[in-house]
Amino acid sequence: MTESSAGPAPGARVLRRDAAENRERLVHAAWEVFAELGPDAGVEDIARRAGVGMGTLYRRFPTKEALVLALHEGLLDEMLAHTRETAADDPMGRGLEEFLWDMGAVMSSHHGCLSRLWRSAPPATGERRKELWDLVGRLLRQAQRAGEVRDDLTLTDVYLCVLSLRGLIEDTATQAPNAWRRHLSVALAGFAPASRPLDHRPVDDSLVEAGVPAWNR
Amino acid sequence: MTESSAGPAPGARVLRRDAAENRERLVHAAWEVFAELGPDAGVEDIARRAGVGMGTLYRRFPTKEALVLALHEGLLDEMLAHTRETAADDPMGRGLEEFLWDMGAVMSSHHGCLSRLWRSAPPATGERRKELWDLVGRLLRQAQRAGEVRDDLTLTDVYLCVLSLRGLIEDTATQAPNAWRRHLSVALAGFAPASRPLDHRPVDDSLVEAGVPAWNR
Amino acid sequence: MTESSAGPAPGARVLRRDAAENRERLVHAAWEVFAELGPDAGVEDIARRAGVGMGTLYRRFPTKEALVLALHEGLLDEMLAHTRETAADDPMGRGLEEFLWDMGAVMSSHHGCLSRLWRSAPPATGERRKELWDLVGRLLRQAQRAGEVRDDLTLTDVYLCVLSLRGLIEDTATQAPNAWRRHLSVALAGFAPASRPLDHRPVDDSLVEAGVPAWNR
Amino acid sequence: MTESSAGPAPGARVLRRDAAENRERLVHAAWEVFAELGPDAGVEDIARRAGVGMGTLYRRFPTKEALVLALHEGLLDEMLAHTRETAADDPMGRGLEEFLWDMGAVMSSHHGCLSRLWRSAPPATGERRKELWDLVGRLLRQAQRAGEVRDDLTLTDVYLCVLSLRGLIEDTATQAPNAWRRHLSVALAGFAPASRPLDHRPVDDSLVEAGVPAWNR
DNA sequence: GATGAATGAGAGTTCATTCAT
DNA sequence: TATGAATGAACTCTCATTCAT
Repeated sequence: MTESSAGPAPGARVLRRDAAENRERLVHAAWEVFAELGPDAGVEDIARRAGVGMGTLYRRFPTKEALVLALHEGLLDEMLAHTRETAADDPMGRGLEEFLWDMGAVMSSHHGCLSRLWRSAPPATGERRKELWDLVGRLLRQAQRAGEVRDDLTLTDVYLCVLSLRGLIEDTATQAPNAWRRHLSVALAGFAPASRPLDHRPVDDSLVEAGVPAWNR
Repeated sequence: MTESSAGPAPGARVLRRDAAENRERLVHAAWEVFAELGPDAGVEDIARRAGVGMGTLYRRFPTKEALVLALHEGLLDEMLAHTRETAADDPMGRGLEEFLWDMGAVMSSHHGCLSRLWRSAPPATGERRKELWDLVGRLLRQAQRAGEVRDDLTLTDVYLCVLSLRGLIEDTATQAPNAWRRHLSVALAGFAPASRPLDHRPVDDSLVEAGVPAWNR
Repeated sequence: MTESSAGPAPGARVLRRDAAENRERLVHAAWEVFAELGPDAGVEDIARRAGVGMGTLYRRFPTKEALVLALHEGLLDEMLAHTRETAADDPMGRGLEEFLWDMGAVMSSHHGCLSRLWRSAPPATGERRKELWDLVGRLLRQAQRAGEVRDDLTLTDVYLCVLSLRGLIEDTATQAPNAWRRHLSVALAGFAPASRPLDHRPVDDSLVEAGVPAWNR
Repeated sequence: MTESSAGPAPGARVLRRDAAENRERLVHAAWEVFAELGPDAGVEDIARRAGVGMGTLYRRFPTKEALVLALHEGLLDEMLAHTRETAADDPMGRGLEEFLWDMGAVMSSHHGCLSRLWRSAPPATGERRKELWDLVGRLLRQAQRAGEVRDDLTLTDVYLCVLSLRGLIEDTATQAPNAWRRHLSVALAGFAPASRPLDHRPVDDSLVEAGVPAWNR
């Protein structure tokens, strides 16, 4: 309203500052609420946690799905940022491994609704998604060139490894937040051209008996 | 009536033949419906698929949760049967690997609602669950004695491997039903005292772009 | 089937002895179950208590309502038996009072579902109902002639007294099984000729014939 | 409405005007629907009658039971208001009689679901319930001092009288709306000092505090 | 004739979404 | 614009009644 000069890129609507704040609050609240209440948490809880009314939530996100998508995009952004940085400077071919540790860390810091997020590629994320895996493809080739990983390893093998970490993190995050690191160690050993020692200490055996939390669908 | 020798398990009420049939139908329908519609599928769909009324479903299972629990137990039974057989004859220490391939196959044949099932151990399954992992512990020690897997491998590592397969299967079963085999190959390579070639052919790269189905929470 | 000779009154179907036993068991069980579980008790509980299957219940009573009606009739029979006896020998005009104590006792021994029973006169009970209140009318006139109760007392006043006992018994039977006796004492004191004039004009006698509305459980 | 001095009771959340209106409508509709359809009337009928959706009903009352409780409290409020007024000015000891006529009138104007309401004291009403019967106790003593009622009359006798009116009103309200007045006249005649001695010993006063059993609809 | 499993309409309740304030 | 009350379809579960065994 007040400012009409110095407009932003046309097409991308500008949000007034308070509106942008609300958006941010909602996204933050959504992560928290999903993490606490599980993937079936209701929108009302999210709005309350964000300290806004339902109307505000639905003004910012036309649909619950859209809010979840926003979380998805935030996650993808974070992953992409890490990966770009890694790919920008990978002289020794160690970048692939770094990438995997980063992905685990990012997902681990957002556990609780990963399952709700990682759905079939939403339109809006297509390009960044492609960029992400292109970068990973480069990292893979560099790693193979450097002899860090076996030659018959494919990009999909790396993807499957990330997917397997996702499920593992969802199942174990509350009880053993570092369990995924152990499994990644095993997988990296499997990636290596020759066997090597594991990088992480064993996880306590009591986990076997505990199972996963009830809402972990 | 005539033969009292091989009666049903004591304590387990005997069902009339038609009732038993309906129970079986319901369990079967539940697997199907959960697989198709996801873990939030409604009881009405399950009853319709089974060709019975709502009341029949609720006569057989006092709660939706009880039905899900029955699926859980069925899965556990299947896993346990395989594992017992494997553990009964494992002279060469290859049983651990066989176990993992079996677990993958069993979960794969019930994909679609694994996430809903694999909850923190329900009371009734406690003993069998314990037996299962005790057997796996034996398989692990035998494998280590035979030099098939590295010495620093723990039971939890095996458990994490199964969990990681679970998530992977849920995410990929409809699009690439064998993707989990590739990942298990990697993990087994990581288990080996020394690197070795992978056992399964690569999965098509198009999977990377496809993502996972919408209801896969 | 087997016996066709020595038939009973035509029109009234004869029940084989075991069938009659089942009928009796069901009625008895119904009283008990209603008393324990309240007027919304289910038919399944009644059948189980009676030790028969659902089919037997529905063979004996085409409807839950019919079973309730049978209880109703039993109650009416009991009341009528008492009243006939009282009316048959009432030289001193004390029969009216005796009648009221009897009604209280009968209802008290069947508390728990009185409300469900005492509905607007079901067809089958019309005649006996009429007989009952005709007898009470005689008792009332004899009591007035003997100077036991005030002259302005009407049959409906007596009916209202019974109705008020019914509600009271339902409300207090479990906690203070004799509370109704105290209230009846008060009402009888009010019936006495010596007591103060009544503040309200008599209610039309047609109420006695009408019964109470159907949903008045 | 313009004055802000007499705000709402602290602790009781303030409702937006439209919300408050809907709440009122729902309570009103509930009285009507219960009166017409009986105590087993469904929530849908109530919502429809109130002209609101199901969600609105459940936003205002978390449970059907809560709605019924609100009716209960409204009734208690009304009774208490009458009784306070009566007790505030009772020089001649006629207040007890006035109280009983008032109770009858209040219950009569809400007939149809009294049975569902008058359950064993819900927690929230405990204090007001106590206040009500404390006031009645005072009225009783004043009436006795003034020689208006017999000396052996107890508070529970008054309570039983109210209970008996409750049942009577439920049974006769639609057919003979004033029938309860006639019965009350009789009871009041029985309360009078001049009337004949009561035949039954007093009932323990604890009954007054206990209320009626829950399923006693 | 007796049994109890099967039925399905309808109950109370929830929740993503809309809209009056 | 922000609010939170209103909406109503859909959910899980119940129970009087029917019917195959």
